Amino acid sequence: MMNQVKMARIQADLTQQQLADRTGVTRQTISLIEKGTYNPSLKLCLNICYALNRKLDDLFWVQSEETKHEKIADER
Amino acid sequence: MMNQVKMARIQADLTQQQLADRTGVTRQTISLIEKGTYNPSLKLCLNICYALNRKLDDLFWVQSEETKHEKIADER
DNA sequence: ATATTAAGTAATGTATATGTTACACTGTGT
DNA sequence: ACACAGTGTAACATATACATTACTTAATAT
Repeated sequence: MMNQVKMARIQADLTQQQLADRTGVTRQTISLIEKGTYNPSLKLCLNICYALNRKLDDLFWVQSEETKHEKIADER
Repeated sequence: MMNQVKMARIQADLTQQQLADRTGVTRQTISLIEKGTYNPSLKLCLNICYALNRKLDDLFWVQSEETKHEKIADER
C-alpha cells in the first residue's frame, strides 16, 4: 500500500511523533503506514490529511492495476 | 462518516450487490458504508473508487471541523 | 565517551472492520 | 394475492488495525 505520507510529512517539517500527536495515533502506527505495510482506516487517512493540509488523493491515491496500462498507453 | 458512495453507485446504475461483487466485499459491508456507520479501510475505499471510476476525494473526502468555519467565512 | 532524538520493529492485548447467516420491510410485476 | 429484487439490520465468528511497552540502531550534540 504505497503512499505519499512520508514525503508530505518531511515537507511539512514534522517528525513521526509530531504527526502522530496531531492525528491521535501512536508513532508506531505512523511508521507502519509510511512503510506501506498497513491498511489504515479512512478516518485515520482523513486525520493525516488534516494534519498535513492535504487531500486524500494527494496522499493515498494509487492507480488500479487495470488502469495502469491505459496510463502508459496515454503517455506514448 | 458521511460519503458519496450511494450517489455514485446509483449514478453508475449498480445495486449494492453488484458493487459488493466488484469490490470483493459483502453487500452488508456496502450497506453499512453507505449508511455512514462504518470506517472502511483504505484498500476498500480504493476498490470502491475503481469500481465506480472515481477518485478518493470524490467519494470520501470530508472537510475537517476546524476548516469548515473558514469555508463558511470564504462564502460570505 | 555519553546523552539525546528520530526512527524501525517485535510481542502482546483490545477494539473494530468484515464475513456469514438469517430475518424483515418495501416496492414492483404478475 | 403472490413472488421477487433491493435494502436494512441483527448475532456471532474471524482477521486485523491500532495501542502499549520495550528494545535496537543511526545521527547529532555536548
